[in-house]
Amino acid sequence: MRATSGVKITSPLLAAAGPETRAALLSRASMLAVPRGATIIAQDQPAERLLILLQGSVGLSTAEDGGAATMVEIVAAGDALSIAAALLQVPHSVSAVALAPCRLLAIPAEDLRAAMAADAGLMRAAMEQMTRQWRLLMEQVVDLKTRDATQRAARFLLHRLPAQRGAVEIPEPRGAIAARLGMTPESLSRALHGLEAAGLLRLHGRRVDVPDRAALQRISLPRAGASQGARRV
Amino acid sequence: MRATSGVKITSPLLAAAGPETRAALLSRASMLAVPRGATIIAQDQPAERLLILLQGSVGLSTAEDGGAATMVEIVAAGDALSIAAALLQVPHSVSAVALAPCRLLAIPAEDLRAAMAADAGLMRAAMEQMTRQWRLLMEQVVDLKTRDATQRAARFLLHRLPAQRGAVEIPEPRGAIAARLGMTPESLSRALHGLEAAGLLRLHGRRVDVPDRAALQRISLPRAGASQGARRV
DNA sequence: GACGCCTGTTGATCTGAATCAACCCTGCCC
DNA sequence: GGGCAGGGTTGATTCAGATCAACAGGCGTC
Repeated sequence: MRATSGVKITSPLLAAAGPETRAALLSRASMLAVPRGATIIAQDQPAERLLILLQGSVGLSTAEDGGAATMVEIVAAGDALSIAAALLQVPHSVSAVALAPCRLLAIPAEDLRAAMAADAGLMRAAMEQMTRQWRLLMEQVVDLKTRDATQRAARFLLHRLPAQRGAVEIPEPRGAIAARLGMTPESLSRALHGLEAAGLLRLHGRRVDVPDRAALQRISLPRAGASQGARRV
Repeated sequence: MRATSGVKITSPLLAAAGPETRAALLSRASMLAVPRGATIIAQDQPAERLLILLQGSVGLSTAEDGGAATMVEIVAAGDALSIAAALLQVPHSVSAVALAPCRLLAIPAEDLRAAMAADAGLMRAAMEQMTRQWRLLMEQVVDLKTRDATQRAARFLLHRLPAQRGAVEIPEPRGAIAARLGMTPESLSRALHGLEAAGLLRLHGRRVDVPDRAALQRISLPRAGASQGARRV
């Protein structure tokens, strides 16, 4: 399936819908392209449409009353940005900003809700998507509690690495990645260059070569005697 | 509504169901009581029933392949323990252990799925519950990234504090709380006693008195110039 | 094509929290 | 009632990573 702009639409969510449901959704959907740095979703705004990221990279952050904001997650192409808010008709609980030029598909929230009521597969896919995002967050919490900066950086790259070996393109600015990983840009830089010095990867600007995926994986395992939270209850 | 054992059943999930749905679910549900330390859910086991925590406290932890385990969340009475797994018929992605003596309601997963298909209110409540747990995790990620040990401890207490002021009973062992907060028991102890020394709370074993909730809240705000993740992208 | 800003890197220093270790207290079991 | 074990506290030391600061390279702009 292709949309007007010629970008392939690959989304687990839409793939799960029946053909006619999908067609109905797409017929009323619109495509949008945003440059790096653009705000895609503003926190606390009503969710009028579901956004599916087709291309690019988006950072999710939350600002609390206190004024603290952090990059909570970086979502990759294929994921939906606001399922929960669109489904439940509640305001967005996060802001989303483009960390790279993005293409998104926008589906009116009411269309989505109607389609979901009619199509059980779509409903299930939506719940799977929500569950997946929950699990990612859980993984991040574990990372923050049990792994040091270098291990977190290594794991981030591993997550991005497409096949068993090779190179990754990292389009996001380092500062955004550092924030996602819970460290300063300085620390990320040191971690990355430390891994390079250890021969585990090669840095070429925003491209990273990983000669031996298994070796990197070994590094990213939490130290055996890890303390935090690993202690007996 | 009351169950056989005389424990009041208060759960947003069941409250959202229609009367007849609720009656049907309860008729086939069973009650179980477990002592502190008992394992309630084992990771990777199939989810045959939905567990609703009526009383007590349960710690959720994940063990990865690497062998790292951490307390990811502590769930309070009223919450469901395994909605996603029960709905999607997938194995539990977390383990759950009782941090205090617990009473739980167990509803066969297939009953739940049937009820949900028939009762839109219940379905919505399930999604709200999942969203809520997602948001809690997001909050925890922000905490870990932007707040120091003392602030996290203060916030934990604030979350537990029922009304505007007063005292909280903390039934969980300190080690479990420390793990949930991403610090060692030693650090938690120091944080708590530091707050006590500052006159913000009074420690009496597992009871904590908070004379001035607002003051504690002020402490728990992230420092203005917080760095991690707060930098410009 | 040169300038200037922004992103990323590197170095020096400082600090919050982990680690290691001893000790105390409380509840339990015999 | 006494001893024992485990959870909790306190102290001394160490270390990872934040902070502060300076600088380099790249890219868009004029």
